[in-house]
Amino acid sequence: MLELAILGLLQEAPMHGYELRKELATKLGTLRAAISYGTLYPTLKRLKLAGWISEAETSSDIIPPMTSKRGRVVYKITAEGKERFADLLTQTGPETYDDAGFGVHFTFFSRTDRATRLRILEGRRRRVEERREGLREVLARAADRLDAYTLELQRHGLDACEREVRWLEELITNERSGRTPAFRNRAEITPEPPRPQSDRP
Amino acid sequence: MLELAILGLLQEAPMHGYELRKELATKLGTLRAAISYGTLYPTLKRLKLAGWISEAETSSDIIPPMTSKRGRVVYKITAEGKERFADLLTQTGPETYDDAGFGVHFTFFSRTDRATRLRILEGRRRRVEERREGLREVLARAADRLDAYTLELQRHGLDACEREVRWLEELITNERSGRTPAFRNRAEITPEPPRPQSDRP
DNA sequence: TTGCGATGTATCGGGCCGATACATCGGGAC
DNA sequence: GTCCCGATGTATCGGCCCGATACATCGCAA
Repeated sequence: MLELAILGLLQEAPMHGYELRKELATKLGTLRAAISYGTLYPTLKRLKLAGWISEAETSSDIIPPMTSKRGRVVYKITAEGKERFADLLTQTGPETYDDAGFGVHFTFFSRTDRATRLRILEGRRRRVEERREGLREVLARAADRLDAYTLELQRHGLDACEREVRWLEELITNERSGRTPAFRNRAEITPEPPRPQSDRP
Repeated sequence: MLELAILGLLQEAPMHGYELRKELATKLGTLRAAISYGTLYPTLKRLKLAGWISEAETSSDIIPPMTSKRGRVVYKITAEGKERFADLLTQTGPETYDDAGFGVHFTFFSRTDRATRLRILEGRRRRVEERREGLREVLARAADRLDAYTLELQRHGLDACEREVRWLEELITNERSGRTPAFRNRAEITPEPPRPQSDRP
């Protein structure tokens, strides 16, 4: 999943590790506080080895913000990397539907086609519904075996599931009717015009 | 965290791996679907090596449900294990406040004292509030940099944070006033009488 | 009788995390 | 002036946990 995230961010602009981590934190802020360096740097190495990314010239090229040339390593995505990104974004496996996988895919929804978006949204809905049913089962069947705290936790979990399913339903409906997800009218958000789809470059 | 969970369950009754996994799934259903065997069995081995648990006699001893004596390995908690459990339950570190850690601690709240419960609830609240503030920051500052889907994801995440904080506030209030958490009147749940506290046997 | 699903234990490779180490830079304290 | 701290930056290591896989038995149904 981190692979998909890195490829996605590098498609927007070349970056070095530290930057990547900060971008990851704001764009995928819903998922985790920040990615660990102990994951990030080995992954970058792996992606470079696989040929999906490569080091950009460290001269005074793309990134202005920092003044001097310390040991920064700026990465950019390769042509094969773009292909890989498109594949990862479109392919769906079981991991696509758990929290992390779904979050990353959702973040890059504007770079995919409507069919893929619907498939992923519906898969996620199925996943959350299963979890919800499991919790209902427990609350119905095993309620007398469990203490008050455990029950309260299960109820809170059930609540969250129901809420997410409703959210997903809304998104699915909107997706089917061809609308962009800026459907809640909130004052603080100026709705963006729908982006042109780039279907696998 | 799995260590705490296993110790907690074995304190209720001796069990073998397969059972442990099922119990884990129902009691901690909020956290994950089920624990993986690839984690469970090595952990059992580790706990046994550490002396927190030991193998129970495989004769026809404690567990009646299954009829015959296949290669089942039944574990029970040791005296040192009980001590270890109480320590783990009371000690709080940063991991105590992320999803998994908080969930496991919460599940065993009825086996701890009110002061510890309050400390953990407040720590978790602080954690979720931080996350919430982070999301608000992003939505306020970087909204124009992000596309509609990413924004929607962040809003959904923010929503979940706000909801959890409210839930925690409620729990904290109840805890302070000495009530048990069965405070929501829901028809399907018969409120249990508060359990007697066993403070570190 | 054949085979399938539940029960049951166990290992292996890999992803991700937290802790740690090391190094440079800018700015505020003194 | 200089000294130290916090932000920037790259990198490794041990450890937890997961999914895939292997292997074996039992009860039941086609």
